[in-house]
Amino acid sequence: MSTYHHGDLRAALLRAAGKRLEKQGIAALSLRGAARRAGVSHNAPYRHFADREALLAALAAEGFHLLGQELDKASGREMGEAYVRFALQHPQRFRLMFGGRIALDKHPQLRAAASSAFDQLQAAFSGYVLDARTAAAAAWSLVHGLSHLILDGHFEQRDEEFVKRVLGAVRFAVGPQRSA
Amino acid sequence: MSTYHHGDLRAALLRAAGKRLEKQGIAALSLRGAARRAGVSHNAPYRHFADREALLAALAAEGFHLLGQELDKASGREMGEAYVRFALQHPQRFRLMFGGRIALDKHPQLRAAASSAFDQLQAAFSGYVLDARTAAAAAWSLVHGLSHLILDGHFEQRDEEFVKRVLGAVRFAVGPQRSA
DNA sequence: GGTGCTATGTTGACATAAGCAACATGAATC
DNA sequence: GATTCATGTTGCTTATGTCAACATAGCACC
Repeated sequence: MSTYHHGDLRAALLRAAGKRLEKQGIAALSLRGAARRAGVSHNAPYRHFADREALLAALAAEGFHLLGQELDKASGREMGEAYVRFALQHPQRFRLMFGGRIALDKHPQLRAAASSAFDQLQAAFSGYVLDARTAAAAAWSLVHGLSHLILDGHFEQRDEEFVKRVLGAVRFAVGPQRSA
Repeated sequence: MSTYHHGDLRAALLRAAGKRLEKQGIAALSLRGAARRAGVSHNAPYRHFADREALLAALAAEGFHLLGQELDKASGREMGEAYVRFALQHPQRFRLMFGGRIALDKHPQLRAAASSAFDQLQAAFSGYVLDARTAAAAAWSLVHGLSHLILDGHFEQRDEEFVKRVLGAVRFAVGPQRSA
């Protein structure tokens, strides 16, 4: 019986690492640990991931796809709420995706996955404001910053009502504006 | 001649680590490296920092104080621009401060330093909008998210003009609002 | 001025991890 | 059936965090 070749090691590693990520955080992720949990030798992962960062990048890519799906379900203002909700429900994954640990330039798939999320936001603004691109950038910044600051514990509140209130406190200019 | 006792090792370690942080990023920070650069043995830092995270926390605290000073110089909308400018000028420091690597709960000084920045933002809104706290949270989220997304390379542009345009695309509600 | 306390550094050790090189296995192809 | 290639394994080197035991020196106190 061939226990020598695992069969689907890459997926097994991602599964193991994903679980670990959620429970223990990014710092607890290691290639060797994932290998142990998958029941293979400490160097087997290198056949599937160039280095540790490649594993992290793959996990982040999963996250971007998941986020994209969540955004797809929502529309308009709800999209912003969905973004924050995703961050709060997957804090470690979110940190991995946006923690600056992974160089986007080295992992083009990641950049693509990430910018597709932005595209969805932008589409929501098109035809609604003149400069959809700018408005979308502002909207993304708002929900992204809110997510991060809540995760980092910089606000007392972190319930959905608070999120709605903060997001509701903002209006996006319908056209080019001069600074006040 | 006492070369045995360094004299001001803590400061020397912070200086060495700070330099390293700016040039090489957070991942390149190590207690042993800092010790080497300060010319002491690999375990000397433990007399001044409980563990690696404590060193990071001290560096982050420096960052919060620096940010506070920058915000002090600005006012109103310029405060937002100053926030983003700080992030772009000190990318690694900013990531360290807000990267989720340091548990705020374990380092109360950090939380204090961070919330003082928020207080400054909030003060800028008081008397100007009804719910200053909410408006300030939204403003902080906006500038924070924008900083992060620019740093992570999610926007094509990253010049000051872009920042002004994005920040200028947002209006803060003057009173309690219902979601549209 | 000697004695001991305490803060600060040092040496040595252990565990864990990344990553390289050399080798083993087995499945697919000819 | 022999070969080739992807996939795992073993073993090694280097770097780091962290603990424990020891060294040094400044300082207080008598």
